[in-house]
Amino acid sequence: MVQIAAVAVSAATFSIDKPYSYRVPDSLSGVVAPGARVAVPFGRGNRTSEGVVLSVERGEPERGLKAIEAALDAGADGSASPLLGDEQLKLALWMSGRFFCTVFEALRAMLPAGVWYKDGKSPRRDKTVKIVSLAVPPEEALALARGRARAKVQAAVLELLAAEGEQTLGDIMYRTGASRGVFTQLARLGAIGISERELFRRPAVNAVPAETIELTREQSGAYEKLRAELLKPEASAALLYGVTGSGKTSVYIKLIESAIALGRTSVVLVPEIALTPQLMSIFVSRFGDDVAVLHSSLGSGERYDEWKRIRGGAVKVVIGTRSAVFAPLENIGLVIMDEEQEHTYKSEQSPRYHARDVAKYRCARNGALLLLGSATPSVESMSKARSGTYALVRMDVRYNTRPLPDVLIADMKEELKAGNPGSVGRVLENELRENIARGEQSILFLNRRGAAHVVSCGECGYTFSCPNCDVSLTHHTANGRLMCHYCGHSREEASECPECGGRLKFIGAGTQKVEEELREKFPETRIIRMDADTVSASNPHMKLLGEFRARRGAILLGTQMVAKGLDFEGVTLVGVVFADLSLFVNDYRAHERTFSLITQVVGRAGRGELSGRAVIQTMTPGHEVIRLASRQDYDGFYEKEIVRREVSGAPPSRDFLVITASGAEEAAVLTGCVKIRGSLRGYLAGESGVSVLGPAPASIMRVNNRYRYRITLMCKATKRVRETVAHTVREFSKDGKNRGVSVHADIDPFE
DNA sequence: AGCACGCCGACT
DNA sequence: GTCGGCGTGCTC
Repeated sequence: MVQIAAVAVSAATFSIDKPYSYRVPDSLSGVVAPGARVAVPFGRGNRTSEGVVLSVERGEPERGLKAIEAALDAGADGSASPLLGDEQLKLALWMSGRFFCTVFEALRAMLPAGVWYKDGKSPRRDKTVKIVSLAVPPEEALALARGRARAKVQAAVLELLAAEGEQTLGDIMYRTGASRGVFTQLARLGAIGISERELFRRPAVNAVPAETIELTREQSGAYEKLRAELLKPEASAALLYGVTGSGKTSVYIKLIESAIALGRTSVVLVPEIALTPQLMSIFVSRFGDDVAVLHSSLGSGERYDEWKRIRGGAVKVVIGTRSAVFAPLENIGLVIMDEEQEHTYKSEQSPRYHARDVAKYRCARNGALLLLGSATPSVESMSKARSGTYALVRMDVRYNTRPLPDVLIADMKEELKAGNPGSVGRVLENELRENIARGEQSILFLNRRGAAHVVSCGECGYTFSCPNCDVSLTHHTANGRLMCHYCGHSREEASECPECGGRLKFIGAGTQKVEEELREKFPETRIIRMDADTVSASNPHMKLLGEFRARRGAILLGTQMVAKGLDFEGVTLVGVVFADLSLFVNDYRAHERTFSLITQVVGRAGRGELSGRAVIQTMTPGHEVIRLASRQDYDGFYEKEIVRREVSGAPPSRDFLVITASGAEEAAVLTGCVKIRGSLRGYLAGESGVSVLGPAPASIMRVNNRYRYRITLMCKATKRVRETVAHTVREFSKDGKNRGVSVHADIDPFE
């Protein structure tokens, strides 16, 4: 008799994923247990692959059974408790059936990034950054650069280093367009040195004094209803629909305290840590060491320590982003998802899970309450709340009953007619001028980054596009290069059209472009731009916000990250620069997203003593979504939108199961799609309410020289339908004729 | 996906 | 004669 372990193997792809049996060598019999990470040989070449033990049984030794090579988490004494628990193993099995992923992919999502081995090396427990510096005096470097006129990129790197001193590798690559090989070459020449520096530790969360929370009458009504749900022994779900400023956070805190009093743990999910600094401070100061924070800018060592602290049972509350839904807490009583409509809760890489679904699973197993909170709930959740599947709890009163801002809808078509092609119209300009004169602050919101969407020739219409992807290159002022946001390709800025020599012009406007326009209009005013390009580890958003807070009359211009969670007493004007940008994209959630964004931005104005104004710039001033959002009329929006969804067959009335095929040969990808469509239609023939659409090109058809097409299956995602889709994908990938075309499936993806 | 095995053409 | 091209099948 020997021990035989069933292992989920990393190297197994979706089409061949199943538990693989391995013999447990005697030397490892003490440490190989369910949940343990192991190294196993896999495939003809017996390449070492990672795996997680799912179960261990005693049995007769079969011939040809390979043996586990090593246990990966054994401590110095040779013993180790498995990294993953029983609940997590079961969850991974469930996820593989639900999200078309392998069991191993699901398990990987549950562990902090730091524990994963790369190329057999031990995990890196510290976040580091590569620093490049000159190994020779600057003059010598410059001489070397001149001497190597043919190696233009190398020369550019040397000149940059000579002029500005040491830089991070990432920054140099961004500014010069150099690739890894350039640095290897320069290091070999002895011109530069590359060292690693530890990156900034977790920025201390601002502790705010923990005040006693006095709930308003409406808040305590909501709290009592939700507490009743929490006390139920069986699992339940509730939607807390509270308008901006109604004080959902206070209700969350009271509920968590109730859960703690019951001896149970809580998880609080937020869309993005950077967007919710205030919420974070409140939780950290209130729950102290009982709270663990999981977020992406933690060094991997810190993240691992935090994770171990949770698993060790020392933590009562976990707060974090999407993956915190996997926190290894015991006895969960409450899971809160703040801003539950946010798309960041849906993973767009395998495992393609939605945190809401995982939260539901965990709540069901623990008899816990799932609380979804939002000022603009997703149509899916509101529909469940109205039908009684979720308890619906409303909070309609803005805290301190501050009035809604006056909303001005600015017609940008009129601006164009009047000969103003810019992105700041006259209405917004006048309001800004007034605010500056009064020393009051303004926030402008723009949902796009980069300097200009497209650089094109004013004479022949030529546009610069990426050679590998079907997208235009975007001009970045910061490094003076044209860049592809999909594959990272970049090229130098051109001074004239490469086709006809004509003059180039910038079309569209990102934050950088709007910033320039504002500087021209208001040269004396401090303008603070906050987007993915200006916010970095060395320049955290808190620093920019602090600067904004301190400056009278300043303008804060930013993307998504200025839209939510920031309370500024002095802000009396908010502007949405291009309200239509997210409205006319090809996604069934476009209206919902636009409504939510505008509503949030409008809710930013007039949070202090002063009353506020909001300016919404739009090409379609009559559009229903714009009108409803300007009035913050969520109920009106929901009534319209749910009908639209039903008519078009979009969720929640049906689900979209999207199968994406990609490959280097477009024709092969297309034939592949047709085959998949044929199989699905065959399997689901006779089912009512099922339609199979496509092949349709993905929104960006070619990325990194791979063509992408998709088949969309519209129907209720029942177990049978999911199994059919999984079967179809597996059969397709197994068929040798389809080599070169890879496929994956996803439910209700965000595009 | 990644790797070995096998069956064919070009070259020492 | 053999080195290496890539089509084919399998992964405990």
